[in-house]
Amino acid sequence: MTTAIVWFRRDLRTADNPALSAACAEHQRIVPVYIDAPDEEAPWQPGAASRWWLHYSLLQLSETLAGLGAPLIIRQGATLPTLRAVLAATGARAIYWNRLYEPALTARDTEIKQQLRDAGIAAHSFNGALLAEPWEIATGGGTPYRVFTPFWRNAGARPCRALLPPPTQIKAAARIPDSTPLQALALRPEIGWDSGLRASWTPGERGAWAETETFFAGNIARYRDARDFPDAAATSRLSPHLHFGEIGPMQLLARAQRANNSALTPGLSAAAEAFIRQVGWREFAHHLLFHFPTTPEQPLQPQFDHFPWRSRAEARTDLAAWQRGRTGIPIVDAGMRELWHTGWMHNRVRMIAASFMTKNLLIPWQHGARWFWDTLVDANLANNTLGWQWVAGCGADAAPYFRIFNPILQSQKFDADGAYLRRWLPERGGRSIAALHTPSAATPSELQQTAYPSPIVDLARSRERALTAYAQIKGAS
DNA sequence: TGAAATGTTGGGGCG
DNA sequence: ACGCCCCAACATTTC
Repeated sequence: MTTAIVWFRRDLRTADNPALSAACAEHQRIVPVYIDAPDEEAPWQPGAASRWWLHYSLLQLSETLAGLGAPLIIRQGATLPTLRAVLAATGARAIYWNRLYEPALTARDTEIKQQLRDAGIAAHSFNGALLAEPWEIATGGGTPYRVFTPFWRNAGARPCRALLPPPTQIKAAARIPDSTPLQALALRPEIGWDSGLRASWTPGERGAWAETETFFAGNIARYRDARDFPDAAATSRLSPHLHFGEIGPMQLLARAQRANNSALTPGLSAAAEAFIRQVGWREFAHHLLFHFPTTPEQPLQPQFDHFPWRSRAEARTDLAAWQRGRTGIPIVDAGMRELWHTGWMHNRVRMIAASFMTKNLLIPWQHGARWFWDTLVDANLANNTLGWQWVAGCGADAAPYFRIFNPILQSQKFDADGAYLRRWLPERGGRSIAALHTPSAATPSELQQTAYPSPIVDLARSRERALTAYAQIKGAS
């Protein structure tokens, strides 16, 4: 009887989990392990919202695995010695995991695999997170794609592999090693700011499928037309589930193809394609992060190294106002409050808020990326990096530098009836629709700390300032 | 997955 | 009838 470790990381599911399936196929006894080692992810340790999600996702995974027969072993501390200790305690000689693609983690995992193999341990890694491995997709010239459309023509056309069913039972190790209580990881906040998160989300594999089926039963039909409207609730809400691997892109692709074949849902084909195309952007983001590992900190386009951002000291109070949803620009503040309250922001509003921060406030995009990293339940290094570099205009396939959103026009266009603004800025609820969209000077009675602020920047003049700044680096390299 | 400035067109009022 | 002006409405250009 042989025993193997399955090292869970961000593949917190039992269905279509290649590492788990392979380990179960090749060994009789399984030791599922999760190791909390946030320092090894530096400088991108999971943020507060992300750790909140992780707590509940691990809770459910451990319940599921216990039900199948093998309890999840939770440990804290440096990964390699911890794995060695679990190997020694269980007599396991093999370990299985699904790959991660962040620079710090690929480096760590490569080192761990080498060390374990040198010690005679069979270490196997799998693709559980992407439709295609980043090194499998290249242009005709052999270089990584930098533009989405040709990338997706290539990566999106690959055949779908068969899904792997979840194990029906798992035999635990003869000697079950010690496990740290989940509470000891202190993933949840000490003070109870997480009520909004709890009201908004159900982490875990079951929650992921509930959200998926809700989406495919309803919103996907109007996804293409309605997903841009923040009050329409027409998005899939799957991003955090995807980040933690509670569901994988291959499963979503298969689910979309099944929906396509259903005669009960006319017109779904184009809708399903629009949705899977967004999964494609997630693929593209991971592809770019793998091939350009400095991009979480550095702009992909080198001329942006010399971009005249405002200094930290100059921007300090503006950054704080942006973070707290007190810029005086209604749609921006609504979005930032949605983020703070629910750990999530509608994608259209992410673009508006990010454009405002980088272009109207002229604050380096890295500060926005860091704030999103700490507050989003779907914080994902690849997606976050792509999104911020796209908005700032310094990334791959980025918005051109001169594309500066007018947050008032965006608000009028995408929240015409003001429902999203009313929901997140209740103190402005009494105004007419026109007044709702438009920033205004605070009235004398509004000058208290709690009232809605006057705009912290003039939109027209800051737009000109941004164009001047971008002109400085135009053509430079 | 923009916005603003500038250019063009065509209908209608009017002398 | 005709030219002229005004100005939406739309199209193109520029950032």
